Amino acid sequence: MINITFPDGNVRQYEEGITAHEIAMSLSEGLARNVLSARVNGHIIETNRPINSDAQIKLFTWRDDEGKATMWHSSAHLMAETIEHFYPGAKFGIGPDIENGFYYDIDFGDRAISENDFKKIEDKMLEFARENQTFIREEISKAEAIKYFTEKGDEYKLELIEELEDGEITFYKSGSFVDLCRGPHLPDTSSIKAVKLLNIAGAYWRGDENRKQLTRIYGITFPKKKELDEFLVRLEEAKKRDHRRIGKELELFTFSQKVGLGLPLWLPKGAQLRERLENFLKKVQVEAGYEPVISPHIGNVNLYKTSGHYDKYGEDSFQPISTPIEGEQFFLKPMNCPHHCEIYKSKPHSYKELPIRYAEFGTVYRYEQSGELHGLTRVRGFTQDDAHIFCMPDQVKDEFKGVMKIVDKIFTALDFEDYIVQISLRDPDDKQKYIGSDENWEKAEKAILEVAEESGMNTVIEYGEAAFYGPKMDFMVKDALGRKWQLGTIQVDYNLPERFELEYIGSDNSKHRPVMIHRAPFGSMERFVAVLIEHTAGKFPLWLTPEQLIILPISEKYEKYAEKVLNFLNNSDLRAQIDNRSEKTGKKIRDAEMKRIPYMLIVGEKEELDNTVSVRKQGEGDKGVLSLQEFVDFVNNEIEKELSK
RNA sequence: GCCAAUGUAGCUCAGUUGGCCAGAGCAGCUGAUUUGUAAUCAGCCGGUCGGGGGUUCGAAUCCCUCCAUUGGCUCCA
Repeated sequence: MINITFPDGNVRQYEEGITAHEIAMSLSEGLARNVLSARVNGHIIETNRPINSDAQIKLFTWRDDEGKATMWHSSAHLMAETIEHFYPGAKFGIGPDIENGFYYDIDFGDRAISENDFKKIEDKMLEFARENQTFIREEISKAEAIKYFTEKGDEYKLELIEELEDGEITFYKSGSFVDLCRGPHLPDTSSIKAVKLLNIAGAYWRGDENRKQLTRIYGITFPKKKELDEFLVRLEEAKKRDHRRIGKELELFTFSQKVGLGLPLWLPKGAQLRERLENFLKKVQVEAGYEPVISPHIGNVNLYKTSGHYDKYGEDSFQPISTPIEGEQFFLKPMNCPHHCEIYKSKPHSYKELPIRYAEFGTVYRYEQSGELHGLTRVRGFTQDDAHIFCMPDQVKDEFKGVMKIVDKIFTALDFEDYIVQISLRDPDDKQKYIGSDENWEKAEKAILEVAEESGMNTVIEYGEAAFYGPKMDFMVKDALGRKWQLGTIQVDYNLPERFELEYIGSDNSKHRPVMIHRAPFGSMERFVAVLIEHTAGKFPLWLTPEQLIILPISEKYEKYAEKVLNFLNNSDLRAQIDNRSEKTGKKIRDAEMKRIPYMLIVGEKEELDNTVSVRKQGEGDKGVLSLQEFVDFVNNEIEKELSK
């Protein structure tokens, strides 16, 4: 007998060799039907693998992320089996489960596949699924594995096998499909009841753009048809929050091919919104001891040679601007830091002045690859809410913490609760990608890790994601479709001060090198506004929204009173307009609702008589009648609450 | 940059296997209507069907090419 410990601490005894499925069965038949995989002593395994010793167990169903992962991983195999059925000779790369479903990278040879082929693949997948194909696990020697895929002619699997140790290789067979795979898998395909292939894309083998591009097919499966339908509805809903769509609807920004790719044009309402965000941050920064500076949009090529950016990005940038003077070249500035370094250098500094914090909403231009452009989130001209802090080495931690506080303040004020703090460090295997000494890198990385540790924040460490001049801490937020975007960023930099030979005079009366911290809490105004739109679906907080209020007179007769209300509101620093079109009230309300104007004030005979307004809140409906002063107090109170979060 | 799909009025979309002057709704304009909590009615304006080339008696529809957009990949100072 063996002892099986459940997550609640309960221990039960079973015969040696019992499976997770049988354990589930001993608890309840329903559970047994739904259990997809299990974690046994830290390893996730199939529900039909025998357990031979005492174990901690947790059973996973569709409700658990682990259960979904098992389902989707098995679904990737099912899709591969189906594709092999329709396209014999197709070669397979990797086919993992992902956050929402799974994909498989496939080399179709000369054959082309398109979304038109999805239907027949989906239908066949369901057909195979209904056959209740079992997943059979087989431990196999490296030699045999190589033999199998050599005969099959799949060089991708062979490459993967090459990197594996003999003795740790397993195959999984389901239906006619055999795959190199670590598992785990579903016991069989019976729980796959709904299938949807989502899209098709090119993906470089092993993520290397110098290698062959395979065809990646994304899909998702569900244990119930109803869940697939709900998923598709959610997807549609998410698309409605797309910032490109709402940006157009609410007239916030636009693009023009004549102006150029990836160069956003801010429309009046968008500009207003952005300016309000900028002012919000400016105020916070003044309180935190930042000083505004302003630098030009271009810089001499020597500036970027000194900073090291020229060597790194010169060829992939907007090309230099020449002048009538032979050999003189300027670059559109791709970042503000070199300029700020020169500002720092404009005079000698004493340790008593540090830290110095230069802030600038600096517009920068980067020649992003055409395929990378994406609405406002990835553009070629954008404005960073940039600042550079020059401080003594022992001030780094405190300054870093100060910046984290600002990021937190902004994210809190705008209800970005769900963000990931990513610490991006150097790729330890490829140090040549980076400039600066090992010693400085180690210092900088250590500083960030310590601050993160002390802050108690949940952080994710990514190796190889650092900037080429230093490690960073990024604040990542997801858009409506779950894509992650980097917003805020804080970067410790020991390299630029070196390159620009920045100095301060210490208390010992000798010269020392300051440390530089780059930081941008929003990241860029463009990207931040984009993500904000997707989070709020265009329903911005009252303090921020371009049009706070709209006055809707019932008919022409009340236009005079509407004017009076407007004056009253304007005098109270509220942004209001009157809709005096000769439309019915229902129509005016509908239009205001769609423009996401937070409050509608309906005025007619009653209101005029009593000096009141009838208040309707966007998305909520009629809120009753208030006097003008009551309403203004109410709204101002709401704004104050928003800003003091 | 790469793979795939898409591109018809300001916006959202119809346009059957190539065949009469390319359609609708919304928006806009004009007029009527004077309206009480999510769409009043009528008329009008608006398109070299992404650009260019080709096949054909005839192309929005078929082919080539360029451009742009979308979804991914790679990249992201």
